[in-house]
Amino acid sequence: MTRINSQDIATLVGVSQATVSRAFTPGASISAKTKNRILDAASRLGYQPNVIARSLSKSQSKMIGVLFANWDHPKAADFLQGICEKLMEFDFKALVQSPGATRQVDDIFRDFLQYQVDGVIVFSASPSRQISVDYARNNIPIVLLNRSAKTLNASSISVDASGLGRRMAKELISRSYSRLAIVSKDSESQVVADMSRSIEEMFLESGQAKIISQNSGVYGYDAGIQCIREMWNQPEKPDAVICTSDDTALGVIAGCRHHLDIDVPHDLGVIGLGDTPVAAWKDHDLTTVRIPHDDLISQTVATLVANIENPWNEPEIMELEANLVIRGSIRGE
Amino acid sequence: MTRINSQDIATLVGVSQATVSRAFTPGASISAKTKNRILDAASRLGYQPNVIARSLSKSQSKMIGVLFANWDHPKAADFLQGICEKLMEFDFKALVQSPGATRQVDDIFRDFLQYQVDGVIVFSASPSRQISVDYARNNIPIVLLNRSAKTLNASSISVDASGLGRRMAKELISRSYSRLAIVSKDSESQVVADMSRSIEEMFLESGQAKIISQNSGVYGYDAGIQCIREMWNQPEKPDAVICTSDDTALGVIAGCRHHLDIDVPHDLGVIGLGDTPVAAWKDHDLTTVRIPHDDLISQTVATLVANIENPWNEPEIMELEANLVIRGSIRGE
DNA sequence: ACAATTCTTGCAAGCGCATACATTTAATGC
DNA sequence: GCATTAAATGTATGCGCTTGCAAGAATTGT
Repeated sequence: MTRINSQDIATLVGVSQATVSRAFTPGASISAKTKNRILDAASRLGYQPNVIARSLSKSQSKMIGVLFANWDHPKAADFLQGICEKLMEFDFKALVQSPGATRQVDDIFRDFLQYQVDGVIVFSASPSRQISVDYARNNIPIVLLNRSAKTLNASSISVDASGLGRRMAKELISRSYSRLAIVSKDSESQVVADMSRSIEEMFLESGQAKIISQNSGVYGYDAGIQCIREMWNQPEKPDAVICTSDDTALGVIAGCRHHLDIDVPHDLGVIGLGDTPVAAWKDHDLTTVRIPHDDLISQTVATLVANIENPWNEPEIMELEANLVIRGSIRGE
Repeated sequence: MTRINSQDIATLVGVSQATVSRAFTPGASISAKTKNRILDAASRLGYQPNVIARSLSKSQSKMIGVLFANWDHPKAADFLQGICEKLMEFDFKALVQSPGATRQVDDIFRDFLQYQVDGVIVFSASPSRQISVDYARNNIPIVLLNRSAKTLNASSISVDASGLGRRMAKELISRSYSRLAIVSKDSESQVVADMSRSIEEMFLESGQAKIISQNSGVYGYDAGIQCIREMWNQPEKPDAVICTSDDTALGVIAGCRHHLDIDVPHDLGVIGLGDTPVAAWKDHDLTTVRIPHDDLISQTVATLVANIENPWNEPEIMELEANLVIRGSIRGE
């Protein structure tokens, strides 16, 4: 039982196969009358053009490889949904892959190449230099989302980590916090690294505040509890903590309240990252960072599409501002 | 600058194009020696077979359409990641689409057909009957995940909602709760409907317990607070609440504690759904339902692959057991 | 009414690969 | 060493569509 194709429609309507093809090609040279006859017959027989064949002859697949490397991200689903829907607006489809035990990042990039994707979006990962040049050679644009890779031949859309760091430092200093701990995951993105660095710079300038520890571990509520306990056993305790995930920050707060009798925000200011819904709950009231997801996504897709349409575009490096949401987990100015 | 193809390799190595093709076809008839020469040349020139062309001639694309309709699901990312990775194991790629303003569920199904997908996985949605028969006619299997559609010509993998309902009812009755409220979203999946129905049946049998209200609204923490307040204004108050999302349940608990001075679990038992990490936090300690995600995903992909390999398989309807996680938000027996 | 122009349509050659079939080469048996 | 069989390769066609080119039909101007 073979699938119905354009030739079938052609013979049925009594035109050539090429004409059928034209009926489905917007802007092709075809009279309204025959076009309608063809479209009628097609819908009657349930015919739809074979996109694979079209891709082959046009050598463009209308597919975008989406390499999604961080499913643990609190907003992972939002990012992916946004990407899919935004791509849809431009009539692209998302071919989603994620690196795992069997397939590394570069393997997936090669897969995408085999599938003749028109472009690739990478969430929280980067291709090797080799891959990057392979893609450049084939004129297939790559956009890194949530990561800035200035050294690669690729566009990147991320948050302005340095600016964010400066703003955090400013708020902390103006609230007379002076001994900061930063709690972040080990294999953390360079976003966090940049942020930490610029906080440190500001602190150095102010002369009074300093970063006393840079604890690394894992994400999560329990990790937060664990973390604050350990810190409270050290001789030099922080009076402010920045956690690179809201969950961890909430864990820290819980640890303070339920286990250690530390007053948040008076004895310890806590800042999270991500502005998850839980953070806003009144019994948590966590100061945190709101990431401009929608803008990140829009820019990512827009950049990609622009680079597809104009292959001679320079890669675009874009950093969007993240918002600091001040709530009750740090004291007033 | 045209892409390099099998013919290029063929002339370079001095063999026919067909032989190059064979070098990349596992199990094809080709000598180890020439195969190596070809593979060498290929990797030297960075050649990789064009999967699009292969799809066309084999009329199978190795792509699975994934129609993802519920990004708000607390475990959305996990589901999608699981699907992608599991598909990868079978050498399939996921073409992910989600219904939105411009594209309805059926439109996406038609898209998938154009892309010659080998099968479709649907998360929290169902195709129309028409689509279902179109697919059946083309021998393209559909598997519904998180939804059971017994009337359609499709497989479905979901949780055993009735069984879950019975277990809940049993636990509630044995703990002498007798006036249950069920808080669920309006457009709720039939999973919830099934669950409610079987609870009701058990309650009727017991003769003493009953469902006093079936409040519908929206998901979320705030909704939960709002909800419990409203219920406490009614003449007949529940002594147990089942929320079809953990967040809502946590809102209810917060409402009880901070606003209404209701003792949980003594005055009111609360049960959530989903077993999100927050639910396990000691200060929440929410009794909830753990969904067997991994099994759902494995079964979904396994079923799909089986149906692809053997097109004459009957659709499979499978219901997996969900686990009730008893914690402190309901009283002891 | 006829030439000049514009629209439609058909024809045919790809796009890059797989594969049935034919042909050549290598391996095997005695 | 020769016949028989198996393995390796080449040839040629098709998968379903797009598109340049040329031929035919319709439109326009004069």
